Amino acid sequence: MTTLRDKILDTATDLFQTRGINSTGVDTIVAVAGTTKMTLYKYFHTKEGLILEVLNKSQEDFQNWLDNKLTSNSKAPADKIKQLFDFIEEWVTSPNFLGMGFIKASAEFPNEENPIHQLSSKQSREFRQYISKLANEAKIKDADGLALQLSLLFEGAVQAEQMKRGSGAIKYAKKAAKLLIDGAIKQ
Amino acid sequence: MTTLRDKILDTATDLFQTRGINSTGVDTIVAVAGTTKMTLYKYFHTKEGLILEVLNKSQEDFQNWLDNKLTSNSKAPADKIKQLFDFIEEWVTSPNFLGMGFIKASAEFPNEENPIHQLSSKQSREFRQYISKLANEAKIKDADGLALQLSLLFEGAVQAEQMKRGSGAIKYAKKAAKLLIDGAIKQ
DNA sequence: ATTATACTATACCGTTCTGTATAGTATATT
DNA sequence: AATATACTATACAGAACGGTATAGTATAAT
Repeated sequence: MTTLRDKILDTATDLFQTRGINSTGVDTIVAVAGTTKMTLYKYFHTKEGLILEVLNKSQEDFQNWLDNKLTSNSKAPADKIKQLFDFIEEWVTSPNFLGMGFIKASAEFPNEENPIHQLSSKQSREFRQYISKLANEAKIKDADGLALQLSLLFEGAVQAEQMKRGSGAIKYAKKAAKLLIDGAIKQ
Repeated sequence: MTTLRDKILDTATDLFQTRGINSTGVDTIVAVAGTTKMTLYKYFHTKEGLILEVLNKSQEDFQNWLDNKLTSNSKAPADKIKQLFDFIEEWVTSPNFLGMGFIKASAEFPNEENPIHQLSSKQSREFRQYISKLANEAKIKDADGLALQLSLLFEGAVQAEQMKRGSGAIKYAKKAAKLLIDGAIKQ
């Protein structure tokens, strides 16, 4: 059973991704979610609070999905980082893919003082650290350096896919990632 | 002598980058530019028209700057593509850097039917084609493939820098680019 | 002297925005 | 029967939004 709170959260997530955050009013959110503003403001005290929760849940869902994929498919630590972009490709090419929350949010709120921008920045950093952990476990020397490069390829590919669905950019990101990973392992 | 039209264009460019496009009202633009709405609407018939002109001019300026740098510093075609990320680094780390227009615009207008999104997408494609031309002149076999990979690194690095100024991501993008270029030349 | 051009100043229109106030209903618990 | 919980319905406040209408000024060209 999904609570009304979850329904609002899911609706907002979808509308923010498809129409933009600033372009989506709370009136639209409650209309699509089939509830009223009173209920929305009971659970989320401000629109900013709702945005922050949407971002947190989206990132949590993505990270959990990816981590489950990696831990259930790979045995050796070195395999995990090699398979990383296979699952990223699966995610990006899925029909459900609507983009990466923190990438869009940081563009809509460019001021570094803004709480939404700060959360986006933090999520980007945490994802990079997650890749770094994978690289470390695979005994790669410059794990942080490789993780940064892979995250650039990742964010670039997501950006490309947000601009034009079915761009095929992820295929080339994968190739580049393989080259970078192989290069880092040999060192 | 700068006309009032240019003043409005420059002001809008700056405000869009620092505060976001949807978050910047026309009242703010004219107040900062030191003029009135009547004048703004004389030159730009709608806010959307102004946004499109801002994007076009920003991209033109960037492309011209980069092309001048490349043609005045490099003799051989193969040197051009190798120096590409040196100048991108110079651009990204400059104190004037406020981000890439089309990256932010595509995030604020995620709908692919939207004229602003379409222009952003076109500019991204044209920049990739520019890199592809450089790769072709350098006699690289899979010029399009390399260009796509380099553009992913570029957009990823710009994204990283937009999220956190002074991230240093461009240094690692440069290293990765070098590896990809060397790999593509050997083939 | 007249006319065109460029611009200012200000008030306004209709809409949409976030957020709240007020009143009422339906359901389950005690 | 009384009470708490969850929710709906609607109306509104106050500000900001994009865009326009009206009236007036300053300058230069004819």
